[in-house]
Amino acid sequence: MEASDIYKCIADPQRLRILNLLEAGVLCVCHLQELLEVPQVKMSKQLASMKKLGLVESHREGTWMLYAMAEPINRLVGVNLRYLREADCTECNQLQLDLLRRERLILRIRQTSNECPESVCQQIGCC
Amino acid sequence: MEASDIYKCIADPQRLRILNLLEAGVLCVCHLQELLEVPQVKMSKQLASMKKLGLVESHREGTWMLYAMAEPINRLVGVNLRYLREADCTECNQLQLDLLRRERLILRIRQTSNECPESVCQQIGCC
DNA sequence: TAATTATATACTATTGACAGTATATACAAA
DNA sequence: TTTGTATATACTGTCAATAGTATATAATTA
Repeated sequence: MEASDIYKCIADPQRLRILNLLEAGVLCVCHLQELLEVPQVKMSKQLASMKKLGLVESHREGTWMLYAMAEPINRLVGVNLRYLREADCTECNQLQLDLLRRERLILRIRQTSNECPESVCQQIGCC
Repeated sequence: MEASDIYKCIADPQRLRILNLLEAGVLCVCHLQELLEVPQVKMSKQLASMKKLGLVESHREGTWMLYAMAEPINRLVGVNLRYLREADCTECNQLQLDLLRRERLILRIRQTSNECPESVCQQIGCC
């Protein structure tokens, strides 16, 4: 996996946001959709491309697909996420905002029964 | 200038190599061409695109165009160059190699009279 | 078994980046 | 003023990435 492949990947703001969110913890496709407000098909394709690159992993829980950062996390991705989270630009602020929205989402899931199966909840950390 | 513009730029290995070289010091177009072994038109277009982005600057010395990193150097570019120069991948090794080739080029210019005008030499650091 | 939910894939059209060729410009030297 | 050198731009064709629509698959529930 070359550096240029990584850069092509994170050159798409939406893919960068996905990596930023997954670095904070596991999420299922539908919650990623909700957080980023993108159509299902687009999210699915972007996740597939990053899985192909080896940046993320997925596993099924019932009808749900949980996505997580592939371990060990790609160092170049890590370096850039760390930098961008601290930096000040439109995209950088969005990354910080996304992490806050993720917190709120998890709180909501915790309060809403049957929003996701229990095994999923454990991994997401909502229960 | 958004992060995604920077990533799109450095997602091209050749543009990354150019930035890597310019970060080490001023170079003229023809020497960049020689170091990277690319046709003139390609080099010229890539430099133009990076100038448009605000990453590099140029000024004319006679028939020569000297390119340099725009000051202050873009921080995201800096972070990535610093990381890649230390890392171990095909592209990273190339960056290190390029810097060595640059040293040798400058030595050669120093020994060859009239390879470039004196004012250029001063900036490149070859005399 | 049929219906529903969550997700993935196939297909198509469009767009943007890039390479290559040709030509233009800017300056220097004769 | 012509010639040469260094560099930039215009133009064109090609290819890869993307979005959107439709459909398929996989698991769950009724």
